[in-house]
Amino acid sequence: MGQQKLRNMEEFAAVSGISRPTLSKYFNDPDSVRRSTRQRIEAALTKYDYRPNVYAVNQNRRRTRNIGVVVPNLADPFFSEIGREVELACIAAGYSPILLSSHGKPSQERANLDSLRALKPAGVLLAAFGKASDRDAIERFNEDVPVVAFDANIEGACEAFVGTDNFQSVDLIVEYLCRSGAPPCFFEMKTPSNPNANKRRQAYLEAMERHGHAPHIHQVPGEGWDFEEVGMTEGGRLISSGAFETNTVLCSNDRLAIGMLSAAYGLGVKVGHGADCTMRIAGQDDHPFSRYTCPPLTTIAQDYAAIANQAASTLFRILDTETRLAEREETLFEGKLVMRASA
Amino acid sequence: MGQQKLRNMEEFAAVSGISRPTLSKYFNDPDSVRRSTRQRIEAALTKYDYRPNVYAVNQNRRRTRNIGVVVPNLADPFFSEIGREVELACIAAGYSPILLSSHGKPSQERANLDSLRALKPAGVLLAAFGKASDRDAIERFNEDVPVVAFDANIEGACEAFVGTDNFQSVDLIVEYLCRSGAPPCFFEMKTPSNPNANKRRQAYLEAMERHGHAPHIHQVPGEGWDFEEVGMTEGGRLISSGAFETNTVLCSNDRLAIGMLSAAYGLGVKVGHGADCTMRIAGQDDHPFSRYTCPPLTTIAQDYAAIANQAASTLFRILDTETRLAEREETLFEGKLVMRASA
DNA sequence: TTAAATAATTAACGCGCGTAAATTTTAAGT
DNA sequence: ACTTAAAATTTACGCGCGTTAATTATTTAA
Repeated sequence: MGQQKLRNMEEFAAVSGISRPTLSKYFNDPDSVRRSTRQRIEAALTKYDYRPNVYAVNQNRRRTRNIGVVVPNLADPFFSEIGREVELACIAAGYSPILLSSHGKPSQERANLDSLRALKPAGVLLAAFGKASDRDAIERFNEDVPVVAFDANIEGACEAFVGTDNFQSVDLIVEYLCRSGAPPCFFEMKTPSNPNANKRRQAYLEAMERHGHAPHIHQVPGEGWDFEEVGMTEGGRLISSGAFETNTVLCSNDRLAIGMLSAAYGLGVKVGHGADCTMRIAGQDDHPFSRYTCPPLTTIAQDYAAIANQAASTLFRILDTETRLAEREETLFEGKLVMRASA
Repeated sequence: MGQQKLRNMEEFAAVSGISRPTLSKYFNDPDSVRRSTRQRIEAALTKYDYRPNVYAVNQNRRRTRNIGVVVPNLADPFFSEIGREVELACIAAGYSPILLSSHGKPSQERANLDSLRALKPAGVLLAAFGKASDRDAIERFNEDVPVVAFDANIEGACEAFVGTDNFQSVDLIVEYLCRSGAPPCFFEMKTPSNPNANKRRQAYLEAMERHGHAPHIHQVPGEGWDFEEVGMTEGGRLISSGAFETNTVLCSNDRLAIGMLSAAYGLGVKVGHGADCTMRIAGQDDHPFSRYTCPPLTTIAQDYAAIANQAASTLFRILDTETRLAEREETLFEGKLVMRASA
């Protein structure tokens, strides 16, 4: 058993009988030393419990092994899940993820990039706000530290983007809704900052045209991040005023749908595809709570894990080669239809 | 405008005309230098945009100004909200919070404390698992770094605990339920790792006795963190089998209640206090999603902000005085009844 | 104005580790 | 056994900043 705490690598070198430069090599990359030495070091490690000083290490390395992960709002389970997936991918690759939430405020997104700059991360995985983001700040940041965007595309900015194919997934659910009942109206917030929202509206228009139906888009006021609240109040208003042209509503995202379902319930409107139901509501994202709504929400599932892993591995590729991508890459994953009771 | 990037404090000293030790003092505590020098420094700062190297700073300081914040699961909006409050309190006090989630796994809690050790934080704010936590590890950690527990009490461990008064809040909702209808049955998981769950059960028993009713506790199997799932499957089973002795159920927490509400809906059981309702369901915590359930969930709200601020300020007090508390402190905040439609 | 108190400067060391160059040891191949 | 390539060791410097002691400058009080 190792006793007194070892204060530095020097002392660990003394007790382990291995020179400090060799130890330094080992901690930077265990495979860079001969197997026999590696074993001796690891044996000593179990015996003496020494760990290099993080701050001293990072001061001297040209690049740290930190990776910044920035998401718009950790209070949204969608982002906490995808953030988690990204974290896991970083850890698996031997990096230390630093997860930062922008708490729904674009100004915080800038602040987060600023904080990250001080931490000299090797790279950054960024789920940005979109229009509300400070595009210049992101581009400037990307000049110093490679940034891979995920979930929200910042056209042209960042080294790469990984997200969901909104056109494919909207088409998928529109087709399902048309086939199984009335063609859907589209429900969204008037000024969506998220770029996916705009893609989805566009995709809805195209899909409806393709299927030969007239599109009906309902945009409601509402700022900020309280989607459920907007879905409930504004969605409820639309329902009770009979504003929807058909009995089917496709919401721009699940959180709006969750609020709208709550409103429908309060209004005594039965939602679902059963004979006794008067309207259908569908969402997009497969939010973690969507399976527990009343009724459970039919939606399009994004492939969280695939997006997270692809974004991470793209960044690792940049870091490993130490060269920026020859050209910007975009990877889109397909959404999957999740049929539940609401539509 | 300052041009070429300043590489270190030396260079900033040169261009700003202020000696490096004075700059060092300033960055450690702006108030430690004369007002006139402070103004000169700040003028130079706006001009030259220099920031001390985080790693070099932290290597040399005996204590960093980092504060570790550990919560059991960021995917749970309850913890992401209270974690956010704690973060804000740290920032306001000039510390840098480092938020870590244990992702529902007690082993990760240990791992998080381990990671934190490497970051040499000034203090730690810990929302632990409870029984599943590694009590020894926490106590050992607390020897090196002051830890203040919040949300979940680890009896005797840590410098202080800040949480909700479960006895007061359970009594409050039990009284409300009894007064407004049938006395409640109690619904929980069989092996709750969270210490609040045990307190709540105990509080339920006492409250029922105080109000002269026979208690009915229903414990269901289920592991892990998927409370909604357990609430839905097991809660649904109990409802459909008519296992509840009264028409009113008090759930150990909101997430169980959310699942149970979903199950009730699926079973066609109308929940609420209306004339056409057959059962009432209540929860505890005022989960962010509870206002959007069908029907909206009657529950007990914890005072997130008060708990977070009290926990943080207790820690700051320890850090400022550089002395551990003479004796362990416990602060409990009262819960508030949130009456919605479900009970 | 002067003495005393306060603040800033200069000079220098140390923190723990990365890293490079020169040297010695070890392992592999003949 | 001997040659060679590979790996480890020794020695030494530098990173950017905290910090201290001795000195000088500035402010405040008298």
